[in-house]
Amino acid sequence: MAHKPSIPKGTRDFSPSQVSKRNYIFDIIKKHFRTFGFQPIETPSFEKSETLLGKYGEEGDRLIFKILNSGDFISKVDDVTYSSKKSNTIAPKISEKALRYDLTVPFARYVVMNQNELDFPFKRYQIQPVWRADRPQKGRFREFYQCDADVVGSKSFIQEIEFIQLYDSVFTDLGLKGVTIKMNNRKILAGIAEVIGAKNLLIDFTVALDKLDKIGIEGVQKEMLEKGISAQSIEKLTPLFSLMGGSLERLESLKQLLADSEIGLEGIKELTYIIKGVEALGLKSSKLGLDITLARGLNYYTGAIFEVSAPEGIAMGSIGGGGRYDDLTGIFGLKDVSGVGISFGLDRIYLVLEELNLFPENIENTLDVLCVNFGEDEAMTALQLISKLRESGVKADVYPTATKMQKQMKYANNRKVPYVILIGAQELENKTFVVKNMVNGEQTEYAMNAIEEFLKVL
RNA sequence: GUGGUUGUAGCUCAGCUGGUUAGAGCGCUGGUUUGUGGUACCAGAAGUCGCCGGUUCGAACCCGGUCUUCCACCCCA
Repeated sequence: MAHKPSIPKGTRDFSPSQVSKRNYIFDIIKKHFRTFGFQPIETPSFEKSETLLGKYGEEGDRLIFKILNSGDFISKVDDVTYSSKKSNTIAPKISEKALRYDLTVPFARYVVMNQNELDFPFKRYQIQPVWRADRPQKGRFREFYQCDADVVGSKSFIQEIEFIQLYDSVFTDLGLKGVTIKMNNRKILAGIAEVIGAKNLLIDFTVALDKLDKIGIEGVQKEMLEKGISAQSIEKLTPLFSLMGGSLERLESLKQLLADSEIGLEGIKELTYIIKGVEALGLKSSKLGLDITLARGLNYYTGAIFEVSAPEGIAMGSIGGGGRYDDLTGIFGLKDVSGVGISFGLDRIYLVLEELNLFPENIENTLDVLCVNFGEDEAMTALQLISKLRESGVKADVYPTATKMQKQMKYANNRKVPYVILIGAQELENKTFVVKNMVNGEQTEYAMNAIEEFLKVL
């Protein structure tokens, strides 16, 4: 072997302990998806390029992994295109498929393709990896899992309320207390843009506003100026930064600022309804907050938008997000289907749970019982015992070779096995087995025909 | 995509302005202990110093390239 093997940038191998911890999170998320009435679907890892390209903005397109065509694909490119040396022109000729970038767009495609079979409102959840050709950072990978739940075919804001409860249920169950669910509404952002006269610069406007807590008011104003929003417009924005009070109070104040914007007022009405609903039902451990500056990148959101941030003091980007999109299926030819959904960022939740030491202790316990091997006859007897334990659902194993006891005990210790069974010559003769509790070192002898006694201890 | 950062034993890291046989802790192997792990003591193995090239009498150390890591942009889970 000339070089040590390695894996591509931004990808990871997962050890047994890491997989156990990841599954712990997956299982909890799935459990709550199901109890909220969502059904699972899966879609292919790769889609036709046309399905994905142009759905995430220019920046998104750049981050989509494109798959080279099979066969002698270069020879099929005409000379003019080939010699142009322009990636954007050549790429479509040599690549017709791309790795899925998120789960929402493939879901929209799925809904359109199966519109006649689905019962609307259709609630689905989907837990699969996605790929982005991004530059990796902490909590940012090129291959990572998304855990999505969406509802399509219902304009009711009860859905939004339920998604906030779903977030709360999952994070409470994970023991992650004090997460903040930030909420805003694209209609409010559109309203503000309209009122200040920057309607046609909505995207630049929201992107700049989104950075408020990072670069401050002056930074936001500077960026808006650079993007071509007039100083006059920016001036009109000032009252926005000094809104006071609770969510509902701030919405009330906002009403006056957006009095001339129909769409803005609509957004306020929606958020007021949702916040009142959530307040009436109550949250178990999360906090719901209104954040007028929350924008979120993806262009397809049209109504409420959510973003979940880790509890205070944890340096981690958002651990979940979502929102309502009124016309996602429209791009695939199915009009007037409103959808709303949320996503959990598994990898980041993992990092947060790890940092706060919130994984249950027994999660890495992959073996309950190890039987020491003393030799051929003893091992055969041990195997009979182990088989019975396995039938009762106990994770049990026999050490495969009769090496030194010290080595076998050490192996049990490293694997964090709570019980070691000893069957040596003496036990063989007495038809018994000795169980050693690896935590307190105590040993108990059981009769071979009284396995139930031992099962009670487990 | 832009700018920066990191890479030395299985792991975490030392290694002075380039100087001869590259170190520590943990882990691993063996022993003290031939039916007992987690503690202690003793001994031992293990590294083409990320990779390729250059400068130099001489490179882990300087220079260039490349891959990787992390960070700030961009964007986002």
